[in-house]
Amino acid sequence: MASQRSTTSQATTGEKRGRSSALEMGPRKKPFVGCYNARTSQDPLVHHGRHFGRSVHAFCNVQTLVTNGIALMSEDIDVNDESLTAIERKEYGVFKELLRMIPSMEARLMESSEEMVTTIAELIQKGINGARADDTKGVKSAIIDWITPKGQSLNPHIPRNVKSGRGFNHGRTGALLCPAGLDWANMETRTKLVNGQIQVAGDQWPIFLYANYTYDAEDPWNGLLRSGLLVSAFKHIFTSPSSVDQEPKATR
DNA sequence: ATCCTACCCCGCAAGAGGGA
DNA sequence: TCCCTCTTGCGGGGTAGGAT
Repeated sequence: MASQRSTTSQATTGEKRGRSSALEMGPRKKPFVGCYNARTSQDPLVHHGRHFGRSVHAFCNVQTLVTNGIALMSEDIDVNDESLTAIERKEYGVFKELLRMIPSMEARLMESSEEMVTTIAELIQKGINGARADDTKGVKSAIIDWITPKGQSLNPHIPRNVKSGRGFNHGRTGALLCPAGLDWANMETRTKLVNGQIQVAGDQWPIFLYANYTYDAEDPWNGLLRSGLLVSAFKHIFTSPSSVDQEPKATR
């Protein structure tokens, strides 16, 4: 099939080769087509996509990932090839992981028409997007239980199915979302976060990511990504919602 | 057989972004 | 400014695995 390596004019991470990056979500082109069975069951690729999105990469553009991956593979380029940039190597590794996860995927891709490859990518993308939507929907409600101190209640009350009133608009969620290094107890800081005078950049970790919600300015890695809240979210998604605070009721 | 739970999909609405 | 496309969030509901 035709390679996107020499045809695209997008210049992002694959600028040197004229490729766009699969790890940044771009607009999709077409609606889904070619479902396995529209009424009763999904193409297994959708199911694989759900797992891929949850366990490998939640926000990639599968169409670009697959197109770039096929191009590299057909040129017999190794995933550690020094001609690739770090981001290209990472992206290629994600592609290889996709091949590893789905039985016969490599052979299927290599013998498929360009149109078929597009369909395959769309089915996987559908699974990724669907799983993410389901997970965020589930966590949105459950997280109220996780952030409510044992034996107490939130004041003011936060409805389980409403997101407005959360964020910096609520004392509890604001304290958890406050960037590490800032003091939520400081009223001036709090006011600036609420009214947007302090813009939180994407590389500023919120305090809820840290173990015991404690940030060590001397050692910013200390306790990062080890909070109980993250463990709850992980269990909610990867084992089952009921496994968060008890023995799982269902064993499916 | 029935129930509980988790998985998954569908249709709709809202919002963002791009092009005319 | 309007229109179109696309993405995301959401509510609702069907399906299936496992326990009872």
